[in-house]
Amino acid sequence: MAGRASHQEARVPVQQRGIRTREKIIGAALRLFGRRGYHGTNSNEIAGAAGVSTGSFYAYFGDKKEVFLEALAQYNRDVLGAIGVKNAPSGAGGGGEKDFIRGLIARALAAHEVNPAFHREAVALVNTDTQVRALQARADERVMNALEEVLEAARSSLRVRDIRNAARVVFRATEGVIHDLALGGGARERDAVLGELADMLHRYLFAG
Amino acid sequence: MAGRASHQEARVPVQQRGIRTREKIIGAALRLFGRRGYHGTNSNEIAGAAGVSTGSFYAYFGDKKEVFLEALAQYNRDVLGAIGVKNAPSGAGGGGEKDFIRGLIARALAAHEVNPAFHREAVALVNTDTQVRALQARADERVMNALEEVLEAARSSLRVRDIRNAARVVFRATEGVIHDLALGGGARERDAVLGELADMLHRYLFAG
Amino acid sequence: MAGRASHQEARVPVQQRGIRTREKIIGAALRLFGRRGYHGTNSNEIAGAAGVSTGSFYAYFGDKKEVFLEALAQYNRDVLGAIGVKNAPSGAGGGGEKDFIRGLIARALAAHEVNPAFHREAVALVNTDTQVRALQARADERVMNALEEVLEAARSSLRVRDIRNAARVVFRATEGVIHDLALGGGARERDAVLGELADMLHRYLFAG
Amino acid sequence: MAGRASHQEARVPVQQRGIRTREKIIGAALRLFGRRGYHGTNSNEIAGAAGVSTGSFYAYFGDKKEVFLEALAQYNRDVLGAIGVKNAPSGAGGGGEKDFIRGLIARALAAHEVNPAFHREAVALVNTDTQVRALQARADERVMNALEEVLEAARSSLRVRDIRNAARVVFRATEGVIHDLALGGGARERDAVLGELADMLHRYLFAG
DNA sequence: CATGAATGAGCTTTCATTCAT
DNA sequence: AATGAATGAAAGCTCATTCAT
Repeated sequence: MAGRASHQEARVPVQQRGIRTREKIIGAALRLFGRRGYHGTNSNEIAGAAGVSTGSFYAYFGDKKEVFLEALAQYNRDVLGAIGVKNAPSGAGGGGEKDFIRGLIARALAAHEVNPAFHREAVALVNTDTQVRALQARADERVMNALEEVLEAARSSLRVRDIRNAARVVFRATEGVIHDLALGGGARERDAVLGELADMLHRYLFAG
Repeated sequence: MAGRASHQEARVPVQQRGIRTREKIIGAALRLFGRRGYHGTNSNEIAGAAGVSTGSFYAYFGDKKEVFLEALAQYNRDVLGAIGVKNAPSGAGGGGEKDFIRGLIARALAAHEVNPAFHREAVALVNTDTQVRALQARADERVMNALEEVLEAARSSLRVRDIRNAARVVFRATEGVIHDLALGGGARERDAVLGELADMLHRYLFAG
Repeated sequence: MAGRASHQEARVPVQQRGIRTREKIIGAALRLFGRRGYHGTNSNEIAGAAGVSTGSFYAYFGDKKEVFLEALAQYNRDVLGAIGVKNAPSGAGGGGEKDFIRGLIARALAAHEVNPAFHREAVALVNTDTQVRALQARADERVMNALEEVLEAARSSLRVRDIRNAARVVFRATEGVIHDLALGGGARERDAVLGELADMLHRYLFAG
Repeated sequence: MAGRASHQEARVPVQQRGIRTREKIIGAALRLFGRRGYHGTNSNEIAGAAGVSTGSFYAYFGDKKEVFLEALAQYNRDVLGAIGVKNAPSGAGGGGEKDFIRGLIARALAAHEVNPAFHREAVALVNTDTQVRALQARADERVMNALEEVLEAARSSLRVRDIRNAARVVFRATEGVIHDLALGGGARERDAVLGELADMLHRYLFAG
């Protein structure tokens, strides 16, 4: 009867030990999915890397996808932390437009440095799996909301009117450009490209 | 991920029949990879859908990835065809700036309509597999070159100077925005978003 | 993606080789299920005993139950053969009542000697699994129909009127007694018990 | 079939609490084994359904089979209770032969109504497992002894001489017929079949 | 003591690939 | 040249049982 649909519910740890085990598994998953990719990693490896048994893995997670979703959630939390809502781009007071844009881009770059390998895997699965897509959509939403607020605060100095969709376009365009830079091996033109991106965003957002 | 690892030399068909068989396999792969994804499709299914035996499949292609790469190449050819180099955005003579941008975006949208399902799969593997990445990089390069030429032709009316990188940024930004629209389920704001994108590109490219 | 519901249809062999493989698997299953029981036998063992690979096993049978059902069908065919419809209990002409009963019981005993170990396993699963129950019901039906015909032929010398249900009662009662003898280890009283059974059936069936 | 193989000494509870815990476990086992079968039920489920921890489960029972054997013992006690030795078939005084047979059959039917699902499971394991077979043999022995006594008491009106084996044959034949009725789905002919069974037993037992 | 976390052998099943016919 | 049968390593997942807390 092994290998069939399970009667087993995911264990919800009540003891400290269990909580730590769960976290160890997620941590190992985060590392391995980045290193070897989702399809190149199997649950036994994750369990092994987490220092727990296969059984424990399946006690906490129904399958590989479930850990991936948890790992992705964790990753997105890490990214949000790295972006830091506190040090948001300052409102464009006193010629700070350039700084504003610079801050925007710096944040996007920072997000890509948290765990580039895992990020690529996440992008891949977003294109492939509905659950992953839904989860990521919610995380992206949070980032776009933050961006929207920042833009809203700077509204007076902006030329764009539809702040919500402006935030969306800025986010996706920036992501598109920067993700490509992150993928492209050598990218010697990196700084030039980022300069053009900054220029584009600046012209778009500010009345200049 | 089961099975052996060695390879046989893939047959290069010269007769009409062989060529058609190859095409049938690629066609089936294109369909199935889109429908079920690369990892959800197995070579027997492809062979079956193409109406050939497993043996023939491996006579024409060394392994599963090889078919994917061929299918991707085919897909990119289809996309190039759909974009149509002929009807490139006309040089921005006589208030044609708006049309120029509109043409740009229309082309990007058209590209996404060729085979959205396969496109998603391709994006996923680009993030995951080096060979796929390399192949796609070359295809993207061609598109960016075309875009560069177009921009070059319109140079006099443009404010951007670094045409090469401008092409890159325009391409990636557009791709980022439009791919998101294509993925996002409801997207009622689609037209508003496209409007913002057009605005952004316009402000960036043209001296206002 | 291993361990999930399959896309694969059961292979229907067209070549001689495939047909023989399928038969080898069923044969091995018949042996092993008898020797080690259904739950004590796993598909790899069956494949191994049949001299084929795991993959072949699953090419021909979706799972263990499927082979069991085939093996059971085969077993029932063997039993029918052993019982032999030809040498049915002769109509009770000329004091042949005793012979008639003797023949009945001999047949039941013969059925139990075909493959006692597998028979036990089959009885177990009949009580446990709906599909097995259904299959066995059909096989039992055939035996009861044969018995009914025999009784019908001897009708004039019988006292029972409801031949159909008489056949059923005779079949189940005989089965109940004989299966117990087959299970019970020593059973020194075997002949005495069979004598009582014969007496019971005789008194029941014949006007005496 | 996973897991280790050694054993701990099962605790023998003397306190009220421990005894009740044991009973709760047996009760849960009785329910679950009936509902999902022995192989479809796992010890954690039993523990859970009994409201105790896995640890406690194994404190009270050495392994899964041990609980089954206890549950089977309990079941047989319940059956004996349902049959009721007190209201045994009355001696066949004054045309009571029919009543005698009727009582016999009623008792067998009652036995089958105690817990049909568990009964099936028990029959299955009797055919499969030596320990279960031995335990059940003893329980059957008790029933047959009771039947023997009853027959002995009615000896004068009986035609059978070998009371011991007559009891056995009556028991097994009745069991065979009635278990089939219990298994067979629709069984509209139920009453007719029971009528034939009654007829058979009557003719066998009584000088007619 | 009771709890529930952990273990890991063992089974099922898939599928890329090879090979006999 | 084609067919389709065969292979078997590699996952996936379960569950009886033990052990830490």
